[in-house]
Amino acid sequence: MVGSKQVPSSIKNRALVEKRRQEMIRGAVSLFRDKGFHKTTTREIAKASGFSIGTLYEYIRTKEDVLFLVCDSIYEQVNERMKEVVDTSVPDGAPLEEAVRSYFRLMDDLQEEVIVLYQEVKALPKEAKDYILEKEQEMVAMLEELLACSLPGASRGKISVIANNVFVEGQMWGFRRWILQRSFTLEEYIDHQVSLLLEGVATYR
Amino acid sequence: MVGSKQVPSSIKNRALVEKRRQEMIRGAVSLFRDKGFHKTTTREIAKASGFSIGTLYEYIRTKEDVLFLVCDSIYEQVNERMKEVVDTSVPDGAPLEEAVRSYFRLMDDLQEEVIVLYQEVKALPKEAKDYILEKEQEMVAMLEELLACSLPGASRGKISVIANNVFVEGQMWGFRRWILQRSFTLEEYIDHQVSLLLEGVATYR
Amino acid sequence: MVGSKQVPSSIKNRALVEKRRQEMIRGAVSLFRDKGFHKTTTREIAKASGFSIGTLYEYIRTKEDVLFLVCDSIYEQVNERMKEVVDTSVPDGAPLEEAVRSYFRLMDDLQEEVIVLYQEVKALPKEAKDYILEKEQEMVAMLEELLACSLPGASRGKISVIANNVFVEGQMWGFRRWILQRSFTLEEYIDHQVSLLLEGVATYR
Amino acid sequence: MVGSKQVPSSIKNRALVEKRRQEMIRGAVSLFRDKGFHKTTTREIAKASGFSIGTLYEYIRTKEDVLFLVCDSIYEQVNERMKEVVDTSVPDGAPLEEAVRSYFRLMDDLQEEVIVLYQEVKALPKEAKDYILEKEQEMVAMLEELLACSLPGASRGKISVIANNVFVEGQMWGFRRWILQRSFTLEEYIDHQVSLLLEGVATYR
DNA sequence: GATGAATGAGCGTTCATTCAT
DNA sequence: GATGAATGAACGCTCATTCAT
Repeated sequence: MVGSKQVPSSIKNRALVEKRRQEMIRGAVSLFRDKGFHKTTTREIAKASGFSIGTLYEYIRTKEDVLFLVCDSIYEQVNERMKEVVDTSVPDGAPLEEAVRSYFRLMDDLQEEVIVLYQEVKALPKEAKDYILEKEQEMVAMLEELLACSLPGASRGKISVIANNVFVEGQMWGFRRWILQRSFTLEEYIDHQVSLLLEGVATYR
Repeated sequence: MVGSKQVPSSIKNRALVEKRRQEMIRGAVSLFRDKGFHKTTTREIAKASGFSIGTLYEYIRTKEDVLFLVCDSIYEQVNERMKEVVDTSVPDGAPLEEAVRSYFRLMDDLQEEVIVLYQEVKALPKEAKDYILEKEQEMVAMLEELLACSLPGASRGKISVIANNVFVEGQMWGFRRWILQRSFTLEEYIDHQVSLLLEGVATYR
Repeated sequence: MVGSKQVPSSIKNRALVEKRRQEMIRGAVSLFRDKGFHKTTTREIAKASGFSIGTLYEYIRTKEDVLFLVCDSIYEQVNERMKEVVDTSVPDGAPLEEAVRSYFRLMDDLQEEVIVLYQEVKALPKEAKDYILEKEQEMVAMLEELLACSLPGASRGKISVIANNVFVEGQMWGFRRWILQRSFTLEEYIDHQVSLLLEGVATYR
Repeated sequence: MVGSKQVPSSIKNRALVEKRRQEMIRGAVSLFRDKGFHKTTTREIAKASGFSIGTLYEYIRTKEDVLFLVCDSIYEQVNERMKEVVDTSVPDGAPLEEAVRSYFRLMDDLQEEVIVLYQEVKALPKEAKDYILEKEQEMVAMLEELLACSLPGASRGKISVIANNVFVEGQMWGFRRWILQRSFTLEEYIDHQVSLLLEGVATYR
């Protein structure tokens, strides 16, 4: 149930709230990606969601609530799918490499959403922002756990930097798509990143 | 002369235009970093710049012009200082490592500006955005050139990915400061990144 | 049957209409006194009345109907109780003084309602307002009748002014309570008003 | 300078602020009297004041500020003119009667304003309301002072009740005009009230 | 060249009312 | 008879921009 704790609705039927919010999120994501949060009007969100402005406000309190719902939902998706990736990797002792490849493919899949997250989280009110950043930290923590298993010799600090690098390189495929996706297919990009992660530039010196 | 081509002014005295725009940029950068472009009003920009709203509009046409001027000026600074870094590295055959370290320190130094760039470029109108992204490409190209010299064995594709990685890792120190700068000093961060760049995780497996 | 003539309901069962409207009035009076008619929403009225917004609208046509019902009911109460006062005074030839004292006590008792009346009647649509003001006139007329009996020497004009004075002084105990009720008990206030009514300031000159 | 302390304006020119606010007050008073504060829109206020909605908001912060300005200005007028009345009465030892007559005439003169005051003060936000009620108290205090001089034999309590009576009877001429002004000329009304004040109903028993 | 008062399109939000279930 | 989700007109307010002085 997306954001039900943080964003109260005046509609009583919980299932309906869930349904309408999904519609709202779907509508809002494209708008936010295309025009950004600030240039998107609430009327546009309502229209894209398939209901009237009045109805929109039965399910949220403020425009920022829509942004929160969108961000929350994206992280929920990303976290869930990352959990699958990590869970099939860690116990199997499956190699680091495969997990990282899965993560990059996931970021490709959720590209649109990740871009929104990247560009608009900062527009959230303080408290909501903290909540979302906490969720982001969970994701980085998952990567750290994965790395810690595969790289027993690495310090916590090193692990942390690597996790942040991988995290951002995954997102980079989306937010720098205008340059990266012009030059590489997804698999080429992943091959490059994995080789750099494993060996650095040592091979080319 | 900042943005003089792209942003006409109704004032004839070029030196004055330059001076006023510098004041405007200085004022706007902090505002944009703190509240974002959209939540900053033109009156606030005028006030922070030390002149009236009427005067502000003698030196720009639209609010977006201010953003453009700010972004342009930041890239100008970054490019100029990167040029120094690269120029003292490439001809000397100075090692890759030192150049990269210099770049990271530069990103630390211009943190505030880089964050603005990162968060607000997307708010620029299409044409202006393209112009700015072009300048960004110049920067990445400088990194590529540097890397190409030091890593003669690497393919153009690999070079490009590495350049983008380094470019973003430098900015990451700023835009993920709430996590990175809590855990590392700048030099620790740089040490980690340089070691990962050179050797990857090979050492820890 | 409150306002049944003026305010049609879509519900057939008259007893039920009566019951629901009583609930509605009880709920609305406090709301109107605390926040005023305009700042009270129909949803709040429905909630305070113990039924849903849909049900509320089965018993009224517009929000103003609620105000009318409230005002009508208050006058009904006031008139009824004033009738008792007057009826026990006039035939008995009971002294003016006692009747006036009873009236003041009544105004104290119905304070909350009188305040609402005082502040919100003007928000009624023209026709409803006229209807209510007519009822108010009945009350003043009762006072006039009472006064006429006790003051045979007074002209109609004088009687009318006195009636209006007494009428408003009674309400004043409620609508200027923040000053009067801080300085006087009800009985002190009544004593003062009665002595002034009977002798004016003649005694103190 | 009306309400300059309580209601900030973004316009710097103080004289202009004063001028525009006078225009605004003049426009708003009729509107408020005719339709009430809540049914008057800010656009109507702007139009009645002779400027645009944007300009209106250069001189106030919220719609309630207009109401405050209106109430404040009315009390200012009333207080000032009452001061004249009292000042020419008290030192001269001029008789109570004449002062009261002057007060009634003043209330007739400022009828429109007094009605607004009477009906809309309650819509003011708490703090502003307290401020205005304080000013009202000053007025009542003036009446008390006047009465105390003329009625040395009366207790403080009695004086206070008389002052409140006279105060409200003066306003009553306005807010019950639909009945009183149909039956009496102003001077008739005053004659009745003065005689009642001085002698009560003693004469008619 | 500088100023700041004026403008009004457009935004986020509310809430009385309706009507399908 | 009762419910509550849906509607959209209308509100208060903001702010980029203009232009007379």
